[in-house]
Amino acid sequence: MKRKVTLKQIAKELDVSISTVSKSLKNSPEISEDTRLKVQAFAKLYNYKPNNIALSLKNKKTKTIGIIIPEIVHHFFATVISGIEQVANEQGYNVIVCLSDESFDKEVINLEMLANGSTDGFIMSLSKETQQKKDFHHLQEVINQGMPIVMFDRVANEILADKVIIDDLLAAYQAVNFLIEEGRKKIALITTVDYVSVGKLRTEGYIKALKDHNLPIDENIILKIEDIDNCSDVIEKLIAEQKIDSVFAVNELFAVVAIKEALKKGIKIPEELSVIAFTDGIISKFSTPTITTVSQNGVKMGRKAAEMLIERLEAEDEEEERYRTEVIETNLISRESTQT
Amino acid sequence: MKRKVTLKQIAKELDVSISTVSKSLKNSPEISEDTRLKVQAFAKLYNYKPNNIALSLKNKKTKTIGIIIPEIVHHFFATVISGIEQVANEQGYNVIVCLSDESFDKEVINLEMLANGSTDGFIMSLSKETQQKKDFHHLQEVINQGMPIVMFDRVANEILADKVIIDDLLAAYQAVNFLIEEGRKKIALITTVDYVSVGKLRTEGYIKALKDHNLPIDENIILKIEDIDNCSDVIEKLIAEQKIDSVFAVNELFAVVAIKEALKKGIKIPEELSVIAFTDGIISKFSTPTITTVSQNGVKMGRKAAEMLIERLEAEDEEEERYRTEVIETNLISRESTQT
DNA sequence: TTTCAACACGAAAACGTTTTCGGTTAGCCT
DNA sequence: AGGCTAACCGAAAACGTTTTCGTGTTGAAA
Repeated sequence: MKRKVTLKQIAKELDVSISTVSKSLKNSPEISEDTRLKVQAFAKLYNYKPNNIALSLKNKKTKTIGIIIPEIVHHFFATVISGIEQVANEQGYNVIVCLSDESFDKEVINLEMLANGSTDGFIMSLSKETQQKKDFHHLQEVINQGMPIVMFDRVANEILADKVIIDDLLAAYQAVNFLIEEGRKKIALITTVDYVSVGKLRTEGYIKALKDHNLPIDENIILKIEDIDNCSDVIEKLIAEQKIDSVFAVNELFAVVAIKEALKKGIKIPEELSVIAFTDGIISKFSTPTITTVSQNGVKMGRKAAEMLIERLEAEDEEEERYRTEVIETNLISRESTQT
Repeated sequence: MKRKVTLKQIAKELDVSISTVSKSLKNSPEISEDTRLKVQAFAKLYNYKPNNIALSLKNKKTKTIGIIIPEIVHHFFATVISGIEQVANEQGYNVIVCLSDESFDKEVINLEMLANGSTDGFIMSLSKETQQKKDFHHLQEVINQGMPIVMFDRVANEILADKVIIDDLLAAYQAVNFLIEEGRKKIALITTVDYVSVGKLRTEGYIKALKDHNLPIDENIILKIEDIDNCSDVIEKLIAEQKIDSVFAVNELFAVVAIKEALKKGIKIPEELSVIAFTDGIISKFSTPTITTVSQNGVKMGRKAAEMLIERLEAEDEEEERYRTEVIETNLISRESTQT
């Protein structure tokens, strides 16, 4: 087991100083060609690679981006990470991933953990609990210390920082419009509880679309679901008791459950019931029928977030405090669960 | 913007030495209660937190685990990361994730990058290209330097290291047995090319099951698919031309495509065609019909891998070179795509 | 009064780099 | 011979910790 070789060891072995070794490896003109080549040959032989930790300490830069997200077992977040990783990689950065598990406390712990030197900046999406408590002091503290944060998807208006979002309201509006233009009148909404920022915005888009077309807002066909695991009962009830002709769901899961319950009752999709879901993931592509969705393009969000963060990290001029909010466009992917 | 405070600054401010500050914060009995409390109060006021990088350099430990996987936009890998992160978190470790993107070169680069001090050890699953080339020198080199590696799922027999796998052969055998006991005679296999280790093992399990029941091996109903994106044509052809009564697919995707193609032709599932897939993911749970699968339990794999790695990292006795291969049990989850 | 222990604290090394600055040698010019 | 300039190299500081060892002061025991 040959441990990693250091400058000091090379210096000792070749009977020169550490500085000489360092300079030689950096092809400094200060060093004669003789010693330079000698050192380089030796370094190559022993496979010398500079120690990242030492470099980080010296440079006060880790070349590492911290990612904090609610969970990873969720296709959308996975795609965002993928996007972040792509540009991080291109620019010589590494990513260190922490999961808040939708818990405020874990989010705080992770953030503070990584803020003590481990990363140069953060890309994050808030946990549900954080959004509910509206407590963002941990973010503010990190920002005050001079670490840039880029927030995506679940962002906080209260925090001044760069952000990458989609226009949830508009996208929902367009999706519901699509259903209306298809001739649907009784459009059910299956959404989350209101403290989830994106859920709320999508609900607003739904309502706006109905209003703009003079359709009534019927609370009986608006479902706000808290517990995602046991949603099938309430959804089944909705379909059984209300004479709806279409469904707009704020995520794939709600949509696919609705479809399943409808099919059980012999309801034809899309003829009798048209379905659109938010978030274009695996499920929509492969369910039967395939589901028309609003595509969020997580990869693009991730790429954009990483670009913004790195740009800020590498800006010489520290004090340019103009925060940007980038809006990623969505598009409706038409599949079998709708008619037109 | 108040930058992070260091021991040195506290020392200067209170007019004591750095050592005194450090010892005070660690409640060393060497320091008088007076100064101890004074320092602690000051540190709390200024929210002092030790710098991780400096600690890493000093302790020669980063408390960080490197994860290198082919891709993250893949439910199985996401669950594994989730499992790793759980126990890492419990034990005070962070995880830094790199994606090889199924490329040998990227795998090498990432590994070497992180091996230079950034992490204490690795958990990884090989890229397809690496498995094809059978070139593992990068792994061997890292191991030789004294960094432990735990491999999971796509492992290399040529490398001596801890491993976490499932018994792919046995699980496939049992799945095919299930179909045979259901009364199926013409069981198609949809698998990957052979250099993917798990694909090969699952194929072997399939063949063994057929042989043990004296069923013929028919090359015409064994599909080895290279390009996962354009698999529907060949699968459609299989279903059209061969009179098969069941399908065993080595992943969810192949299974769901087969089901879709069968339904298009009016073939009833599971009555006329029974389907079992490897890898229990999102698709199987929500497709119509839901798919019977072999569950791999990625979370458990991840947890086990992390436990093994951390155990090795924290073993005082460095030279205990007994590598273990842990086999995670699988189980067949029976759903609507099979009859019994 | 001398001696010794206990107590409280500081200096310095170490981890592995990079970089500035200073120093030595040789050669060249006057 | 004296002085100057390159060319080449090394010492040391710096990043922020922890820890060992040393040192000075105090009080009490002899």
